[in-house]
Amino acid sequence: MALEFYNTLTRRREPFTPLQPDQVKMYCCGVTVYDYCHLGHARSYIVWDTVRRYLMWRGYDVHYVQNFTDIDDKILNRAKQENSTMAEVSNRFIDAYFADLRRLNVLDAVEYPRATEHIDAILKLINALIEADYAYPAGGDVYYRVQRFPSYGKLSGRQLDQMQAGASGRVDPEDPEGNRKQYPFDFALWKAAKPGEPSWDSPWGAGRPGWHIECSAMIRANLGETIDIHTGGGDLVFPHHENEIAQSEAVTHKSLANYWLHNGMVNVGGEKMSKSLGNFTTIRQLLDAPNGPDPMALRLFVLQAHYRKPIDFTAESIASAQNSWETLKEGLLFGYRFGESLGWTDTTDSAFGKAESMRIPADSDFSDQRSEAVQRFQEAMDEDINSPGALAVLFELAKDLRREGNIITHEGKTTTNAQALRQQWQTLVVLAQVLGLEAEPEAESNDGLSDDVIANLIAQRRDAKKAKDFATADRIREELKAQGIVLVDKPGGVTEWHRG
RNA sequence: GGCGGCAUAGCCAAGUGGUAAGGCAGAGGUCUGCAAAACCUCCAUUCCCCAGUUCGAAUCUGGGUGCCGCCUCCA
Repeated sequence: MALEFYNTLTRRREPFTPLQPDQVKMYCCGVTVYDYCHLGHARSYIVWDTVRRYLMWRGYDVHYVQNFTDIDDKILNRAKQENSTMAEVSNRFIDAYFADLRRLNVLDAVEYPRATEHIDAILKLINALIEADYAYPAGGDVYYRVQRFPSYGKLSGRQLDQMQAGASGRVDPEDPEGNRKQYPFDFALWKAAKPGEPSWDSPWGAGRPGWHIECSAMIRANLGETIDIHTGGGDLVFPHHENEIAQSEAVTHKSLANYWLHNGMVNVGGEKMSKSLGNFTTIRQLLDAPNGPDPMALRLFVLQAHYRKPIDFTAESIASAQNSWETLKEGLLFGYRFGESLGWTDTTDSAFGKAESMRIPADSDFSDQRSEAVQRFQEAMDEDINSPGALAVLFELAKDLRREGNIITHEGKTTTNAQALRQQWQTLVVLAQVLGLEAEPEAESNDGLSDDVIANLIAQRRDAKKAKDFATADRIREELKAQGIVLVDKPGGVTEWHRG
């Protein structure tokens, strides 16, 4: 079986072959840190984290790099508004980025290069572009000459003569930048500093880098001239990634990235969630709202759609994802709740339930029954990360385990083989972790009602039932339920209970 | 005007030639004082429309319709 990715560059699905057999160089375009991350960002980073995790499970050593854009007009504006500094604003939102994305179980990148820390590399690259005549200084700025780069437009599939300058409606005709450009689609590599703005010295005067150049410079510095996978939101294809290619390849004469992967947008009411439309919900707003979803439910919401398709964010879809997560979680917690009663001997080991301790290698021989699920999972993920298909496998495992757990809860035992259940549970835990879905076993809470109190209340309820005082009986059930105690009436007037 | 994408049940969503995965929601049954929980069962003759290719099409071709993204803020 071969892993395939849909490559924006070729507009085809292609088998994945890294530059070096066991290693993957992966770069993900990160955020401009002037505000909290919204659900669009969440989707993007969850998706690329999942690709990374899958590659790791497939046996690759993944060198995953993601940048922070910490120089930008928006950061400057925010700093001005708050009477603060650019560095203070960007550091604050970088901290927020980590806080939010770690909640979603997004793994930390190997490196997080920042534009402000790579000014030398940026200046060097701009110099090389000027020397090769791909760029020209103009009034303190430096612009890239797009017409000089023959394959400009190859990623986004457009041709310069067919593009409509200003079609996005965002270009300010009064902006003097337009007059300094030799051609409307030339873009800034270096911007002259306005008075009072943070700036760096350069051969063209004090200024700061343009948006696109940092990625070219930092990829080269951190990963080399050619990388395996470059990812980002679909809205970055043009101009950002197109410009990265133009900047890098003009100098290196080598392909910047072999595989370009782009994720679909998060929509609200059919429209893209974005800062400019003001229709965004931040990650923390959603998760911290009263009755907000579990972070894992948000992750599930994202992974239940294929990464390239748009997804609509609605209260209903989040609620549905939350319920789905409850189902999956019950399967994931099966071993913690029932392992002991099934006679598993290692439930108190520190490694118990940790996916690392029960690795199932990809490309197993798929001979035993457990491997059928692994195989289907891998087949789905191999096809351009078909996470919805992979989740179907997890749900089948989880629902099965949930049923077994309920049988144990209600009957006290199950007829299913304990080792078979063990394998099924392991499979679920391991595969779920490949998708970044993990459930923490609840800590034994001592602050609830004691067993004695519960037994006493159950006895009271039994007496009330005998006296046909059902109002009292139901009130006791409700009170216990409010404490997280669920009562199960058995034939013969026996009442059992369990937490949760 | 250009480039690209999408359209599958009440909702979400897989499925690129062989007879519709999965999730959410829902229905019936068993059980029950009623309920809850649990367990069992059911839930698209059909994939936006029309025409064509084929033994066979949700999947391929042509033509429509609708929606979305990008065309120098953007994940």
